[in-house]
Amino acid sequence: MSPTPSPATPSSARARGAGEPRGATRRRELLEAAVRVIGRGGIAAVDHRAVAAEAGVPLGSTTYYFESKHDMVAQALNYVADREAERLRTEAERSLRDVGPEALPTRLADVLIHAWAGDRTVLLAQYELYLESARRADLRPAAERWDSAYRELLQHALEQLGTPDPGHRARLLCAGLDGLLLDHVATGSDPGDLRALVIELIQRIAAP
Amino acid sequence: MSPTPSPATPSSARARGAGEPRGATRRRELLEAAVRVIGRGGIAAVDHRAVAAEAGVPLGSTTYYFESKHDMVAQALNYVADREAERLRTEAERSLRDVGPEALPTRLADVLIHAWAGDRTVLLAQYELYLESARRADLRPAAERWDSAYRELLQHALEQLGTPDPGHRARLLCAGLDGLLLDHVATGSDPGDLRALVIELIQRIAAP
DNA sequence: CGAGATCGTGTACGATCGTACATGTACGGT
DNA sequence: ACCGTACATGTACGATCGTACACGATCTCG
Repeated sequence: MSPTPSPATPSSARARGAGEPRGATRRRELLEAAVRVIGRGGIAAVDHRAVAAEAGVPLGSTTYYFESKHDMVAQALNYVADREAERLRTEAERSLRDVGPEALPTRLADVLIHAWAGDRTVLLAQYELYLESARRADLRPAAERWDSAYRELLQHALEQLGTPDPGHRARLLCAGLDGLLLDHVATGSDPGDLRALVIELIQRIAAP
Repeated sequence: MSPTPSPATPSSARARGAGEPRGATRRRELLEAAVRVIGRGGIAAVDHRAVAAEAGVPLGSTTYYFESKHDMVAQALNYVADREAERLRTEAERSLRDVGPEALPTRLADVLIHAWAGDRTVLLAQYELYLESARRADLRPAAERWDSAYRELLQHALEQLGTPDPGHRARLLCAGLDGLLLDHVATGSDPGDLRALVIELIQRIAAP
């Protein structure tokens, strides 16, 4: 684009973890850009040029880091699934420890609401993952990892509440929360309403 | 393609409703083809040629009936939303009339399961609509019509069950069912399990 | 410091896509 | 029977897309 070649960004200028390969940061930036593109316009909006522009890197980088467009989308959805699952786990660990049964439903609701807060596009991207995993077998494991992070969190909470058959109840609750969140994301409903509905759902599913 | 011009299919050979415009059948065929394409490969898979091939009509037809690709997708999603809402309404009318409160939960579950049976791709297309309506304002009304068909059905059933605040409960139940269905569609879980979960959810949400 | 591996980028090309449009066909009203 | 209008389709073109690839830059290790 510019007449001067200019070595762009030397990777040494960017922070890098200990054992990480050299290109890890750039790869992450591309994956996060891809997630934003998916969230904003769906998988249909993904192409090499759009992701490159979103990440602020040249077009060639996308073909360097990803074997194909298919691979790029798959890696992006794997990435966001693992990131959110991890975030959910640590958040739950931090907030749900040593909470009595009477305060747990509202506390659990706050953990969830907090996990869902922030960028709405990430949520939309996650549902794209879910839908796409119904069609593409190579996306199924990522969807499953994300799902089981939720299930484990909910099952653990239900056990703390003394709910019978917590594994089964967790499945029911997880589906209910998914539906609530999907409705919220699609319609942009009031977050306060969402919180109240989440609390009510938890209490109804947890009831013996 | 073929050397002989051949007038293809004379529209007089196809069935046509009373007051319908001449091209209504062809338009419907294209919309149904578009829904199948969306269900099979997502909105990303939609292009004029794919839809035309799926419908078994020449490429030119797609530009005749739709102003643009955007318009084609929008009409397809509007079409499927209205078709399913209508189907749900008549099905409920037929099956839920004069059912006692003790048999209603299972009967309601069967109505839902029956509405969801058949082509899995239609379900996937509906969730694509939901997600896409979060991004495109012109799709919101269709999503809302589809949603309110469910809400009204559920509210009516909850009223029959004597549940307090049926409007609010219907919203909760609708979200829960959505989540259950989404999980089922994505993972391809056992339909028998789904039925049991639906019944249990209905009973828990309907409980006073 | 030198060599080989890895990272990074600009450009180009064939395939595909959205859409316009010229042309032909069938129908409905008079 | 005739004509205007809606229906129907084959083809073509410019734009966009996925991807290949040559080449330069930078890092790592001895």
